Amino acid sequence: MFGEQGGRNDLVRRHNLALVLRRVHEAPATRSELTRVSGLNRSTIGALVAELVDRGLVVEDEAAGAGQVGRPSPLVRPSDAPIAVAVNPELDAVTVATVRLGGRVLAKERVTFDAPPTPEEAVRTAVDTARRLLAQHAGARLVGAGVAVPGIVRRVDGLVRLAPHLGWRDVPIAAMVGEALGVQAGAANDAGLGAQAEWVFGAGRGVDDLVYVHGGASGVGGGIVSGGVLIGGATGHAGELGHVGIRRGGSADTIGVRGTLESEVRRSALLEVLGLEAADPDELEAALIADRSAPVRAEVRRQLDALAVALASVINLLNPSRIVLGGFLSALTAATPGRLADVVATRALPLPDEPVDIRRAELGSDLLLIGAAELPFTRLFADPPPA
Amino acid sequence: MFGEQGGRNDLVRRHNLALVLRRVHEAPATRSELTRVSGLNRSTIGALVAELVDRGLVVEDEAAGAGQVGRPSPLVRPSDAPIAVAVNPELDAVTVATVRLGGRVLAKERVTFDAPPTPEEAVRTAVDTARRLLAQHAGARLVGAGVAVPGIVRRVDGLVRLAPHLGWRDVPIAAMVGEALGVQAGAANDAGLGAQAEWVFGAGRGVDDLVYVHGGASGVGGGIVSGGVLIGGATGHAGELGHVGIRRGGSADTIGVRGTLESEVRRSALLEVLGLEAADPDELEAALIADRSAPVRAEVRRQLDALAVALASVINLLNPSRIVLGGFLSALTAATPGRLADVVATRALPLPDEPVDIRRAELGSDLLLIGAAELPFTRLFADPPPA
DNA sequence: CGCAGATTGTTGTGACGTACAACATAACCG
DNA sequence: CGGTTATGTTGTACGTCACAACAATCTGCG
Repeated sequence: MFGEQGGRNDLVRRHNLALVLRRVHEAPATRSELTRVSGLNRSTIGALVAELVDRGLVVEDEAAGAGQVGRPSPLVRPSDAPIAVAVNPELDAVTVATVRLGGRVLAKERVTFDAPPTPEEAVRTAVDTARRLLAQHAGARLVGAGVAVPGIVRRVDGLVRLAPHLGWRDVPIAAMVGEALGVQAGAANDAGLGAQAEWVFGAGRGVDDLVYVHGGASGVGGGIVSGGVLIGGATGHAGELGHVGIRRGGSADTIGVRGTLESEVRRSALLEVLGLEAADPDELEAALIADRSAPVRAEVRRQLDALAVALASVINLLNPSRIVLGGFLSALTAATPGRLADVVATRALPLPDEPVDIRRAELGSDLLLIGAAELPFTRLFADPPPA
Repeated sequence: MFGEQGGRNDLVRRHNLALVLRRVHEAPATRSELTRVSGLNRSTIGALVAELVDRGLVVEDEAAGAGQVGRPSPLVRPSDAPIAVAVNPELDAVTVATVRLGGRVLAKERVTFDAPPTPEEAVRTAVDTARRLLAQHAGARLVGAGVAVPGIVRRVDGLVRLAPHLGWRDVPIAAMVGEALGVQAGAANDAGLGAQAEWVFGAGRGVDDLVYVHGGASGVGGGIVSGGVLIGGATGHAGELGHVGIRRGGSADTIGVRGTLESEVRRSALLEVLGLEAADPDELEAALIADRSAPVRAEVRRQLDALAVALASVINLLNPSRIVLGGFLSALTAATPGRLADVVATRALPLPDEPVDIRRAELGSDLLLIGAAELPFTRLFADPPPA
């Protein structure tokens, strides 16, 4: 419970504060609900909430009791004051947002680039934009920053090992952003953060064993939650679903390996058969549903079958109770409902009950920003500051 | 740290007792070592150890101080009294053992069967043998039982969902063994327990992110440790590495799926090209090294390449720092050293440093029994009994 | 409209577990 | 053989939570 460390009494307090704060972050709750889920005494919950109010992290609304017998229990909501800065550098833009507890995106700004942004450009854009966005809100208290990077990131210190599409290699992006903003910052793989966002606020709510798969323009990635914990791996690179092998031969993926999920399931191939140059997620989905020509349907089936093989491997390996598909993979399943689940079923272990629940992602374009904000928020929970 | 539960003060005590007991179980340690690794105060460690001694779970040896300056610290070792019963039903036999804390197998007996044992036969054999083995040791205190089953087992209640080779389906083996022996019992997949054993006592010592792959006569299985926790999955079926997909087509594996690791990497195929009827692990390895004919080398290479594809998928998905190969997979790598790592390297994400460390299992034929004993021992740590 | 019942917040007391400091013990070292 | 160092031991202090008694506020009923 304290890892390898021995537990001290004050750590219990820290843990319980974090427990309450995280629960309120996931969704507002009454004090009586907090009492029930935590198993703690009413008086203890009262003291914990009072301390969190003192620290400016949560607020209590008097309004609650809807038709309940008994004394009404105040609703505990996250405070509006603590704000995290979320940054998402991409091939052609840097998106910056301010995010409140509860995953509420307050303001968002996308700065476009002609060439991929350098680390320095990304940091400058992040800091300039963040300062402007923060200035709009008087009571705001900056608690940290998080960066969602399309590449391989070491989670412990937020070092970008390799981001092929940005041309970054061994860039300490978290340290750079943190120093420039004067707060602690974290960084992680974008798909992993998407997984975390969908887990906490989206299609993976309340599930302890979840796999999220994201189909982006530059490849396929994902994140794994097992036993209620986001799987990081030895150096924080876990979740690279795009490089799961599914066949011999075939074309090469972004790292030059043949026959992986990412080499077979590609957004560009869908656009090509559809005869489209570019398309946002909704347009792509509409086009896939509208165009029922043989080449399009064949390509969709080919990609769905490839996805199914990879998912079956993941299911047999990790036994998740739910799989969430985001990005263009969501549109892919919409075109031919049921097929994916059917093919997965033929390749997964035949477990009588509880078939894996495959769902589409619920969070839209804010996904990565919400996920990036979870980095500083998680740190906040682990060590709630005095004031 | 207490999961979703709020932490009470007495849970801190339970946690610290478990921490010390588990540490001593993994390897004997002096009190000063326990103080260092736990971060607890000397006086607290003293009290914890004294309580564990009272409960008959550990003993203190006066002997210690080897050339150290200062007052010598007593060595804390697991007591010999607590004993777990380990059971491993197989196709043609039921193996039963008594195991002490520290993973020390005390006595082992293998009862052979002509036909696969029924659940009732397995339980009867387990109980009869266990009682006889226990009677040999006066001071023994039976603390629980664990069953390693070659099949899909739900860990929470030890229900065998499906064990194709035994012909078992939905058999509550843990409850049956527990009731017959009059103690709490657990059950889990054999390969998963092998993973746990290698993690705690074998080639995976001290590593927090580990994948164990076991090649048995009936197929390929495994277990995953991530972040210092054995991954169970939603219903405890995680770790079925044998059913990871590696190619299209090919032959079918034990559950009828084509192109999986288990369908390509088979012990029987090795025996066939070697012209052997049967072979124990050492004989198989010797034969593979001795026979350098073209058909044998081709088959070895074919299987190694298939294994490499599956391992690369697992590496990209889970980012382990070490992979441990057990069963005939260990012999397979011995025949052509280096090749497996080379092929894996071409398919895994190109991370500059820290290449995955692929090792052979260290625990021999006691592997599954040591793993099975971990089930009751883990329960013992979570809730140390009064006396 | 008022009262009974139910549920929850509030407050004060007690129990439990660890940290800390002072002292005791036992090795090594010159 | 005394000084140094590291560790075990003991008694006190502090922090956290559970518990019980009481207060507050809702629903439901006549």
